[in-house]
Amino acid sequence: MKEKRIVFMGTPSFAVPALEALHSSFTVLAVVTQPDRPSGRGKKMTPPPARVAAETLGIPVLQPTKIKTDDFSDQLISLAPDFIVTCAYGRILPKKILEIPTVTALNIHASLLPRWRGAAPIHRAVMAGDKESGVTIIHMDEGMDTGDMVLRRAVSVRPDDTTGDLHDRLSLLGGEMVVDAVHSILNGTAERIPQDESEATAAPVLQREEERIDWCSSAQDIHNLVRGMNPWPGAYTLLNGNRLKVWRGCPVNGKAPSCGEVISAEGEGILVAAQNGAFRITELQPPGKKAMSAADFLRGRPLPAGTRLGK
RNA sequence: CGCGGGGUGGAGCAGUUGGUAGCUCGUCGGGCUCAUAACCCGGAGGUCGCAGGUUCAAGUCCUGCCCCCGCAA
Repeated sequence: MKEKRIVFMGTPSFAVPALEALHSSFTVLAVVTQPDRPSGRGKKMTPPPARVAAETLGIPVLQPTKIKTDDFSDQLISLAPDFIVTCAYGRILPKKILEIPTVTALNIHASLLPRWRGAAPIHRAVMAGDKESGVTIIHMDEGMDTGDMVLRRAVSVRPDDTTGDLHDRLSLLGGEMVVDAVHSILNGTAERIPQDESEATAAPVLQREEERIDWCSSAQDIHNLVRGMNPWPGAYTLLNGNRLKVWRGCPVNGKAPSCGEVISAEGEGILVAAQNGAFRITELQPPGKKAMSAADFLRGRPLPAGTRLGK
């Protein structure tokens, strides 16, 4: 099996376990990843995690700016791969590239397809309060996460799981699954199940506006948003016009005077009225400061009951 | 050189127009109480990020450096 030739295409940290797993079982000819981009404070050029991992493993790296070029196709063709495996690469591959591998082109997707097709499946699952998530390995076609399914495994999402928690679990799961998927295809035991289009939902990239907490939504929805935005990009509300990130909390039953109003602010957290019940903020972060517990925050900045959050 | 906030006793914050530091919590000791995360009394604990400079005197002004963080990407 070690002689099977694979071209891996992926970009963020989510793709790294899959790359490592494939590398240990097969021959990864090259890793294709997005170009280094200016990012972070100071706009420093930063290499994507997949590139860093590839270099550590001693695998050649390709970072094409544009994928639909003869130049890039020719490079792939000359590598003569049996498989192309993508995992959060960041681009839809054209048919011309999908036809290059002698066996097939697979994609590792962090959801139970056909639910949550698209760029932000994990965020969307947590934000929607899904009780179950998972990873699906599909044969790629020209659509966005629409190909036939080879392997699909579910994991349960715990009530307090954050996007980060789920991300880490699914990332590892994807690594295990992709190796199994390749093996099953090679030995002819693989299934090939079309997706049920009627069940499909989209997981579009997050919009800035979605990060803001709407205190007039339900306490559970607020909780889902806070979990879903943790650890990135972070849900926030406003306190006297200042942005306040809300990292953690929990929904609480009870009556809601006026949504967005601070009911109480004591040691255990900041209780804020929601549409039904309330949400207790337990971990937050003022701009320019590190994340801290609600107790620490209150020690330096008392918050009188009746204060309105969100403006 | 993308914009901006900040580094003060263990934690979170204050600190006026420069004159050797204060609050809340925690901590230690004692007391009250059936009891307590409650209350009372008392104590310990700070090179005010680092290095220079101005000054009679700097946390508080100037310069350089290090570190942390928010926005934006």
